[in-house]
Amino acid sequence: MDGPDSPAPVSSPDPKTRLAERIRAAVRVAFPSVDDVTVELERPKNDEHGDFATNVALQIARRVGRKPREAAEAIVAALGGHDELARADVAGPGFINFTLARGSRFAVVAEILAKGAAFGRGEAGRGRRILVEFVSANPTGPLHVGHGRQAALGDAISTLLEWQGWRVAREFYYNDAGNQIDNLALSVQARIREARGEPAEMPKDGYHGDYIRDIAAEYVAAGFGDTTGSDLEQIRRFAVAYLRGEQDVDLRAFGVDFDSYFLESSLYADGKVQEAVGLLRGAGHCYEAEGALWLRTTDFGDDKDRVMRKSDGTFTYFVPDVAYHLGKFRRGYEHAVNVQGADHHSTVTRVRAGLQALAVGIPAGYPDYVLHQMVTVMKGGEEVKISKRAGSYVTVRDLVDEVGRDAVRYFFLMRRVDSHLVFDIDLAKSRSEDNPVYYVQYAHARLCSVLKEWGGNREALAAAELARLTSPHEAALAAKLAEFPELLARAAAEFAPHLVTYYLHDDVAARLHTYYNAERFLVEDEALKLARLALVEATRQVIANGLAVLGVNAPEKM
RNA sequence: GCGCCCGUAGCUCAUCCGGAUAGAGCACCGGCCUUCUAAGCCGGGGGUAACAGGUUCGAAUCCUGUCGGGCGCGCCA
Repeated sequence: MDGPDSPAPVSSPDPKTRLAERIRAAVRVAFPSVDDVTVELERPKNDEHGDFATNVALQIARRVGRKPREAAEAIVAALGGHDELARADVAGPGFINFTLARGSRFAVVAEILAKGAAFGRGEAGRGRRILVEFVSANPTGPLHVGHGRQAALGDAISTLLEWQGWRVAREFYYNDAGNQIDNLALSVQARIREARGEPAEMPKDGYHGDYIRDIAAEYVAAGFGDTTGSDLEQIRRFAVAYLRGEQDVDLRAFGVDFDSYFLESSLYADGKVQEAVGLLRGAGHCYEAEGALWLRTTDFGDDKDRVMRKSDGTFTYFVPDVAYHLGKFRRGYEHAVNVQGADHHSTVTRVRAGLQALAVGIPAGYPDYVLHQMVTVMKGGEEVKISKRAGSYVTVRDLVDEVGRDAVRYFFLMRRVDSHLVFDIDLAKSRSEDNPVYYVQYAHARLCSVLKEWGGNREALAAAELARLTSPHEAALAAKLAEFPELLARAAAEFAPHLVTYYLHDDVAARLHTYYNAERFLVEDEALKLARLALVEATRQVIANGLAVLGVNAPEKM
């Protein structure tokens, strides 16, 4: 993010940066004894408080022995004439509010028209590589709503990072080894035998969903020569491949593309698990007890030590997890983000502890985690219980089929990740005005319609006299458009796509609709019309860019 | 019992690295379509930000405690 301490080139076109620099200078003049204060410029929530505000006078008042408002007055006096300020007012307990001159305020419109689909991009990533792991569903069933939230989040976070100049890789990790896969194979086997009218028993941790019967039927139909279900290894391979294929279809329908799929089983095949064990033993954090091999993760902040190799000789999932993340680091990803459900939060400390125990120079906070709270699905006014065991299921495919991809994505991104998400299928399906995604998409469609009605060449807008814009609606809208780059920078830094949904809905679309209802754009006065259309096009572009970040379509008509 | 997250309008939720009068949508009441899309706009009612302390010029925001809810605490993943 652009901090107030970032060096500002004298020729910087950014009014905020220039303004902050001048305030710092004014503070030095007014209060020479204060040389270490941070001048923070914020965008006031209230439009009446101007374009920027600083609380610097409140911060230093005590140190300089003045009342906050007096200190503020002294700073304003020291600012002297300022070509890009229309006003600098002392307000409230001692804030200094700045209102930009019209020329500066609408300069952002020209900037947006010039940058187009690139407006809002930042440099924070500086071309560094980062791996975003998300969904990572086990191939033991269809993708459920929790995976849907992860898919929407992971993809949007990846795009946000790309917009900040990171080189992002999206990765899906399959836990295709271990007991659960055995249970899957046994469950399918039981359904095959059941279909043949033979006595069959589901494993006690078996999967009871209807999809298991589908797999069984497909398996028999595939005609491998094993129609009796005796070849368990072949069933296992078939079931995993089948479910991976199904998950793939779902993800495509959701519009998510992964750069890579990583299989847990490959860590065993390639000796990575053994290698990790060797490194951990070599680093001296392992011990044998009760017939098992343990890692002393308590040395690294865990609340208890963890078993690496069970007494039956197989490894716990913890070891391949460590091996996998070591691999991420070695593949050149010095930054990594894992998007997971909060029910996995106990693995965070564990994986990080394991990586530290390797003693190969992986940074302490590696990897970053985005843990989202659970998703509840409501239908017909009742909660739909999600249980693989019971076979009751709400899948990503159900949601996309019923509600549409755009609405599903937007709904999943609207809530803070820390917040429990209630997905009301009836509400989302209703396609009524209740649905906030339409509000934003509608704003975009309206603007497209205006531009189409005008019918002129968009290049002509570059010559618009923006000084013709005088309405308060226009000022408010332009001020919000100017915030877009910093909004995206913050959303990326905090892995918080929901900030973008609220920005588009409350800040941009709402102001646009108000403006639309208050003023006509296609007026007789050519110069005024052109200026308004320039603002229209700039607004349309920002909405389109914001929706693109969220992975939501920006329709030209609705 | 221990760890993480949450508690804000009737409902669903924003705001949270401390700032000005806590904001939206839904629901409710009243207005606005011969004019660029009324899936919209304008106005109105609705709040002890769970509770109690603390830090601060200033707390929904930070700290402590209590209560309530979710999730996790396996040689499952």
